[in-house]
Amino acid sequence: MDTPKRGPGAEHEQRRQQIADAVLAVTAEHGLAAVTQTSVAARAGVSPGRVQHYFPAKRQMIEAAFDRANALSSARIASATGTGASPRRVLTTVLTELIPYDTATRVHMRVRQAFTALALSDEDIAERMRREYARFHGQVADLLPGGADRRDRAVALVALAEGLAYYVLVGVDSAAAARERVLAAIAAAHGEAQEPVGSAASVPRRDSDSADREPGSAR
Amino acid sequence: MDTPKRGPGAEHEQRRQQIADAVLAVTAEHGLAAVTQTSVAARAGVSPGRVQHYFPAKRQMIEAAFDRANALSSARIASATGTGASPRRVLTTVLTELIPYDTATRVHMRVRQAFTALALSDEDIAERMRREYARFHGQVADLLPGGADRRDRAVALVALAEGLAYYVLVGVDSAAAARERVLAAIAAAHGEAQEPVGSAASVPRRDSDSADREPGSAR
DNA sequence: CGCAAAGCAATGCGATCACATCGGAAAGGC
DNA sequence: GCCTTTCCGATGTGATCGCATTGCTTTGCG
Repeated sequence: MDTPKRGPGAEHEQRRQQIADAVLAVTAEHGLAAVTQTSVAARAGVSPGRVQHYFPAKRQMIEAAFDRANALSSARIASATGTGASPRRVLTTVLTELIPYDTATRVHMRVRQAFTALALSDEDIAERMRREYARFHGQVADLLPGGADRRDRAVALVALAEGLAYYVLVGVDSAAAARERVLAAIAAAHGEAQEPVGSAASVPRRDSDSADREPGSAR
Repeated sequence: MDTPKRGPGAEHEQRRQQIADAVLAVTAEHGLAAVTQTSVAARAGVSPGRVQHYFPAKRQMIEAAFDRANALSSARIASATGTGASPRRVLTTVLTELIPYDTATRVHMRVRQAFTALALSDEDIAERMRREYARFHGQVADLLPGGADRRDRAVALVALAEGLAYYVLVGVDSAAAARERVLAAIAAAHGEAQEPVGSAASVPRRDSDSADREPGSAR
């Protein structure tokens, strides 16, 4: 596009991205309230002046970080989709990645939560988030079998995974338990009847049920 | 207890509560970041000096508001439980109240979302929130039939409702659709098989499906 | 080679915030 | 009827933030 210039402006986009990543790091660690020119600069290892140079207004910095987070998220999904694995397996990977079980996923969901909070008082961010979710829900729906209600089942699945993800972040629920709940819901969304009594805590489906697994090939 | 003094200190608790309510109102409208001594004072219709008098530190103000929100939430649940309605009916009321469909529920969930975000960078709030959820999930579990996995189903149900609630707040999903999804999940948690194809978008139950209904007797 | 544009550090400025301080008013307890 | 305690409005203060401004350096282009 117009990125591959040389000379001044050559590394422009790369520098912006580095700063945006610092914004995400600060957000994940201390919340959006802790995002300032100085904190971001310190985190990125650059001078505050540089931060201001690339983002004359704080708002642009926040929006760039938001877009960056979405791009990272999309990349993760794309990498899971591109493996040629079965839709069911891809779906499992994508949804269990929403549950924070390691540093990367925890950072991801912390950022997501922070921006959701921001969206409640910032219509601009809310609008971007709506578009992002429209795409995401569509992608998940494409991974589901069955008829016209695929999107409905997709929305419910993702909402459940995210609700559980926030529980895990706060410590209300464990990552392992949340993961099992998501797996159970995936099974249910595939029309598999869950036995009404006495098993939901850990579905009998095997494959190393502990929580420190690396799902799929994503990452 | 020690509240019913007369003279100075008589209306102490009442004044604190009034200010805490103003904090909740500001939080719901503009987010926690907009909560300052002056904004809260303006909202409560009192002088900034009075706010500072009752809450010498901002932290105390936030905590009081958090506790107040929990108390209001508990009161709502208690009023739904106390009607003598069937557990299934109470459950439906409690869970659909999590979906923002009017001003009161929207304020409630906005506040809840804001404090969840705060909990991610404030271990104190997180600890209080864990206790709150332990209680809440237990109450919901008591409304469910069946065996040992009641709590698991309760956690999943509430997580789904909250995930959907955040969708509604941002505008990702409509209140009506979210409500239907919750109702479907309640049915599933009761062991009722959901038809696999072609109905989930709006379950055949309807009674004025617009968003301005007052469910149950809660309020 | 010179020159315009981009990069970027440094400093300044006005606004805002949390909190401290002060002072006077109101209201029982003694 | 003083006196201590509570109440609370007013004003001050130091810190921080977003952003403007300035000026020096770098870099490729004509």
